[in-house]
Amino acid sequence: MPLPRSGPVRSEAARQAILQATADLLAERGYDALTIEGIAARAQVGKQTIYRWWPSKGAVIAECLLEGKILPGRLLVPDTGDIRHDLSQWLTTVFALLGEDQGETLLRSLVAAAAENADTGRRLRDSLTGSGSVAGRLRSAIGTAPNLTTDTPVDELAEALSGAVILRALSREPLREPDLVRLLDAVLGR
Amino acid sequence: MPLPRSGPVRSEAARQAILQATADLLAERGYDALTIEGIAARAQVGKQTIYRWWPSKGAVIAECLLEGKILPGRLLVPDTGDIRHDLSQWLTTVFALLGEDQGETLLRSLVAAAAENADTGRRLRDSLTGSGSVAGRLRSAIGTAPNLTTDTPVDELAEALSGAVILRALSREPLREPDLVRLLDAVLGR
Amino acid sequence: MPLPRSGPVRSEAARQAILQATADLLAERGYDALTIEGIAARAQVGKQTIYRWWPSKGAVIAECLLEGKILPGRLLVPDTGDIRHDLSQWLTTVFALLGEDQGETLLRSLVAAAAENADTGRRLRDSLTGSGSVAGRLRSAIGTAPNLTTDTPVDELAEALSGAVILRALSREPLREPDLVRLLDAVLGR
Amino acid sequence: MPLPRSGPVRSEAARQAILQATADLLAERGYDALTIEGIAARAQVGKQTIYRWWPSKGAVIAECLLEGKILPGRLLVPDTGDIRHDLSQWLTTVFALLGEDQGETLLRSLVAAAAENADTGRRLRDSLTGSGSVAGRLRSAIGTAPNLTTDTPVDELAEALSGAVILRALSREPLREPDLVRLLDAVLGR
DNA sequence: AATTAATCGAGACGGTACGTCTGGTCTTTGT
DNA sequence: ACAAAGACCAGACGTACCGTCTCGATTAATT
Repeated sequence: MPLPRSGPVRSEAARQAILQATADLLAERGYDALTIEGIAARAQVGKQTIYRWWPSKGAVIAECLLEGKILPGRLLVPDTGDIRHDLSQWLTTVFALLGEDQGETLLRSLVAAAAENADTGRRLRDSLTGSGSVAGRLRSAIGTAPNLTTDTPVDELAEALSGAVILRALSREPLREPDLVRLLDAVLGR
Repeated sequence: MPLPRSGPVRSEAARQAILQATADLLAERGYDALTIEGIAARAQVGKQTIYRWWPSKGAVIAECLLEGKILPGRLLVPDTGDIRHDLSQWLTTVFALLGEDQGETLLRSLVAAAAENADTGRRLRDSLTGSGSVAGRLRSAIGTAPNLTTDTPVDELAEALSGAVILRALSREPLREPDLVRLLDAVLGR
Repeated sequence: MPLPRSGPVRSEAARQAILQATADLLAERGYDALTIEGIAARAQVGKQTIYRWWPSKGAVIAECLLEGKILPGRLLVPDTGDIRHDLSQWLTTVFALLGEDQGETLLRSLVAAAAENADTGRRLRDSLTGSGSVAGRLRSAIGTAPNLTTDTPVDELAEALSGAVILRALSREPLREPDLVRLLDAVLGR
Repeated sequence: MPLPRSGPVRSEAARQAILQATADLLAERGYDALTIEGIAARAQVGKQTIYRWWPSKGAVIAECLLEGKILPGRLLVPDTGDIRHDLSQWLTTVFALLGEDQGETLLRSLVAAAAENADTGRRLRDSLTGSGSVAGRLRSAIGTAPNLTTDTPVDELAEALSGAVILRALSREPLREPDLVRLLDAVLGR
């Protein structure tokens, strides 16, 4: 039984303002330029209100990720029935996002955040390979492609695909059309 | 004992001391606790001596990587002729290293450094997938496994494998024996 | 005619707890370490209960002074008939109080409070020179000493004596026996 | 033999800027509105440069006092040969200063600073009663007034006079002409 | 009795300043 | 010329309090 408490409750408005400010600044300036003071100023919020509810800026980012404030719905893998086409589409989308001014920064910022904060790491992985994303799409495609049978390790497949994307982002090498095809060949077979 | 100095040429002793101190501190405390001041203090070196030769701490890490001060030789993929066994061995080694006290921190630190510094990113990719490592071993194995033919995209394969490792490290999920097998299944086929 | 009012009246228990907590903390930690939050916590009282009734911490201190919660009765000047002896006694008592662990802090805290709060300043002056204290004793001694005639400016005399005490306290110089005699000589003549 | 040291020496320009900014802000806004951040901003100086050389804002004020940045020369007691007239003049000047917009604040600010910082307390006392001021003037007047003989305790006399001034300032009561005469009567005799 | 309104303890809120730490630059002294 | 040492300006860190506001419970006087 929770202790009966009086007094004001947590302000949802402040919470939203903080998450939004964090997402915006992360996209605009990148992870290492992201400061608690900056978030507080942008969100019109006292610093203590951030420290009261989150232990670190990594934790704030993790919650942004959870709330979908950072990686939007366009990361969902489409489902046209043709798994190769769908993944190709997804990869194109992801790298188009990376190609944008802010997108370039964004994924690397997330990786940096994930490297420093365990929770962010787990959530980033979920966002990329989770049921609503690559792994889910692969699972639904079992049987539609010769290499995708019931005993195909789809989770690991998704992991490998997403990991390749991250490695590309870290090495700053663009993923061009032919590379994309080869990557799918490598992971799905030909 | 102070470093011996030898007039107006660049001091190799200072350079080595800086690289070693950086590598040590990175392994001991992690990327975000790594400071230029800390490096200078540990290396018994003036801060300016670091700023004179490197533009950022990311660049110092990149050079550490290049000099092999960080990722040691044990990351080389063994070559017994059995590519599946060799890669399994390599993955085991990498994750054993991650399991260690300092290793846990190390890869993530490298990823964090890579996320913030382009040069480090490229070098990290080279270290993992470069000719001396996974990609090279895969290339040399062409023909020895049914899925590895001359037109297999080995670079992308290596990328996917290494990427999966990074994603595991970021999500703090251990890579156990069965996962490992499934990952190889996913990438090499069965 | 008073405005018709409903609801509970001011809690005397809360008021007393606040004044007592203030006096205690002032003696224990000194003026600059005295905070409204500290008082509220010590008195088991909500902050608003303080802000509802007092405009500032200076005002709380002033009321403590008025209620005798801070400067106790031992500051009363004794009356043995011998004015010189009585004042000497009083000065000794005051400086003995300063010598104590908490007393050292106390007078300076009062001075600090007086410097920031007009009301406290006036009350401090009244406590030291007011009718129940030095000025009163001097007035009652008119005629018993050659320098104390009906046209002696006793208020100013009391002010000078008390002021000297404050200045000594501010300069952290102890008032030893010979100094004490000289001070009385200076003020009362010889 | 002092340790041989390399590196830059303390910047006198920064020191002067800090002292001047402190004195200005103290006169303009008063003691409790005086902040280290405010001083640093006004002096165009990093906060650390203040903390490197002074332990507290009280210590900065004490050094301002020592350098004459706060209490200017007009506090010197004039010397016309007539001690009563000179002291009357001095008291008038001091209270005129208190009557000014900034002066009102200044003495109380000094008292507040003195209450919190031992060094400031000692220096304030020296400024008021020291050899260059009231005590010195009294000493030089020995023999020119009936009450001022060689065995008059001039230091205590000066202390009583200055203390009375401080007490007046704390109680916010103006020192008018008749009070002034009575005060001198009380201290110098009639 | 039911209603009304002010009080109470508690504590979240937007802020300011604290004292510390680090970044990157610049200056001094020594080799 | 280069290296060490370290002072400089700048600004973020995480903490402590400020004074205001909000909450639910309690408590009198007014209906």
